[in-house]
Amino acid sequence: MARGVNKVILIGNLGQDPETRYTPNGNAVVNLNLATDESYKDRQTGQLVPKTEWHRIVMFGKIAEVAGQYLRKGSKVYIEGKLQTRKWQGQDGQDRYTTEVVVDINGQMQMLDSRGEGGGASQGAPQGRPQQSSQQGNYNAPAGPQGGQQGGYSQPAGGQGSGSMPEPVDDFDDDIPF
Amino acid sequence: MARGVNKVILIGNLGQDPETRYTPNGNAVVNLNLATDESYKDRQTGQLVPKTEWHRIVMFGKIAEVAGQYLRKGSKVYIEGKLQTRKWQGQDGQDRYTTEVVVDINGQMQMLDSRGEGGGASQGAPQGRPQQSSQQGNYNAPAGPQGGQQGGYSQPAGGQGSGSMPEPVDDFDDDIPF
Amino acid sequence: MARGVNKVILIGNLGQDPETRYTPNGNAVVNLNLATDESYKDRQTGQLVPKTEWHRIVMFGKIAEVAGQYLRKGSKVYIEGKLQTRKWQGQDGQDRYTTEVVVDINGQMQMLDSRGEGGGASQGAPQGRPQQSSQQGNYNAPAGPQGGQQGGYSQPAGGQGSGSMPEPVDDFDDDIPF
Amino acid sequence: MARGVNKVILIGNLGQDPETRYTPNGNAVVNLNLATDESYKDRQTGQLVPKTEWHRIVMFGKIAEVAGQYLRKGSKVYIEGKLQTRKWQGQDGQDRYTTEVVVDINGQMQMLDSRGEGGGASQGAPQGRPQQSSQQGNYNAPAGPQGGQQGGYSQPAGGQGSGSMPEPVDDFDDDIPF
DNA sequence: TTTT
DNA sequence: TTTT
Repeated sequence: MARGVNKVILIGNLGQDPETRYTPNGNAVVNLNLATDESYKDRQTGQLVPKTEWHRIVMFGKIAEVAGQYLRKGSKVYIEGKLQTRKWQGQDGQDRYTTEVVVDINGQMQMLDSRGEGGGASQGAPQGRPQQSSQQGNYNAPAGPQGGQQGGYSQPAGGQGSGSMPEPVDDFDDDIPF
Repeated sequence: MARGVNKVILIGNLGQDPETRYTPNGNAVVNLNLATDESYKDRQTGQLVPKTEWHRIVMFGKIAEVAGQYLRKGSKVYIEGKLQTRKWQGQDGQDRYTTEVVVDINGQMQMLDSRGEGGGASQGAPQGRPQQSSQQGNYNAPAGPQGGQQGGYSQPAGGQGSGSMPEPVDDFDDDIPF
Repeated sequence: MARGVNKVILIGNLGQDPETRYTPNGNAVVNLNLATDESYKDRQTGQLVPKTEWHRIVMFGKIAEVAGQYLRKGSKVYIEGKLQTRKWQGQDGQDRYTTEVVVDINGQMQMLDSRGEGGGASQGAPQGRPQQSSQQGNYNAPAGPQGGQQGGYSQPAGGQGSGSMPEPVDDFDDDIPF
Repeated sequence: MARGVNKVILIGNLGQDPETRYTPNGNAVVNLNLATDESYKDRQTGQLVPKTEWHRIVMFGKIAEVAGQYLRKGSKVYIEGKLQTRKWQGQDGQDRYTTEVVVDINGQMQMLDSRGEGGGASQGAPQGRPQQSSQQGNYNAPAGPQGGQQGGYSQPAGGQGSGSMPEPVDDFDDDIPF
């Protein structure tokens, strides 16, 4: 429940392949860097100056799984989430703050690349859901600047790649009771 | 799941008290008329001309229940939903179309009136959830232009009024699995 | 100036080529039909049922010009506008209402088709800005159900086709005073 | 012009009175801290846990002027802007990043407090547009963590307070050419 | 670091 | 009437 509105809507391209991690209980968490571009006319020169804004995205749940499997460096995507700033400790012991766009069960994601891209490989390792047995080990790594929100994550030890193109993900859109 | 984005965001005031109905299985359905105001400068006269746009809102589920209990004529509200156009038959047998903003489990509502208004009276009858026993009868009334989306609705036979100010409603925000 | 918020955000595909008209003073007005898709799980069968919602879009100004030139049947597009319902008279003399998404100077449009589509021809006639001399004649045609908002429009007598891919359009984004 | 979408929509309350500064050429720049509240059900305890997210807002132009004059600590407001992260140097010489919601000519603001609040006093000094003569001096102060985006700002030396309730601000909504 |  |  929200006493307020906190909504972010972005359309942009991934700067790299997504990074997928897993919570101890096996839930996927995906980090993205998303670029949104804007050009503006320089008042002096009259030139059109390109300007890129980079956004740090964190995805959870089913959306995260789909993003981890199907998005790749360069992918164009629509994202709806909420702003969240978390505090972490720099190596100098001082507080730092990082603002992220959190896409959870209330958020939305739409892949905007055309037909036939799909489960494209990319050079990166395939990212599937890890075996149960891999969900242990380093998930309690110290939370760094990129660190975890809800405890630590385990890196998938392996996993089977994707298959064909997925349905778009908007959690809980299905099985609505009316 | 959505292969596209269909989102409406409104802030406005109710033109009348909400109308609450119930589906055969007891789910609340609320209809609202919402006014959003805009002024523009007349090019001829330079005068600031007010212009009101009226929106037809349909709410379902828990949001509908809260809306029915706490919103009243004049209430200011934030609404997030989706556009939907439905076809109905005019008395002349011709097709008509009505476009509505549907606020369901994926939507959001925020009451924007200040503290302490709450279950304010208004002249209308209090609208609570009807007794089980009342969920029958006329819910198969013919669907008119204002008619139902998913079959017919029953009018609540009675109900106990509201109490104090509710929590805002954003379905499924609670109990998120991370 | 707005005493309220009235915002629509859509991502979908055009059902046909855009229709471009011109106001007496030469401003472009474009009409689009936009489909947004959604699937939902049928409660009975458990089947995934596709559902398409059609939206009537009206664009003005610079955005309209770009849309008229570069969008085609099937194009995927992001649109931000506002809801507006206008009244018109049916042939039976009765009032009818049509709700549209108006994309004007405060709106936004983003073409989401990948690289290299651009000024693609389509089978339709090329749609450029008409000669001054063509901005007369039938612009006072009676406003029908698809009729004009602000007076009538003239159909472009001719025009030169498009060129290469345009910059995206977000009116007034340029030359911002800071 | 934007090759992408970068949009933030917030409804929340000010944590303090707005801070107004002015650019060398006299344009208002306002900083706000805005709280959006959300509650979630704790999985362990089942308790409803309140959670507040703080957002740093920067406003420019006419919107900034209105915000500086009429918003006060506690004011409830709707804001539409874009995400922007700027880099600054910590005292230790290291890079830091601050993410802000920028509300410029493409953004929107709506005051959501009920009627008759208006230019309410608050304990802070009234913040009006400074005299021309005051637009000099320290506007080249070193940019700190709260520092300027486009050069430095001058603090208003004084200014006359507000008057009555203003029209809401949505720049360029007026004088639209149709 | 992405896209056009 | 579009898309996947």
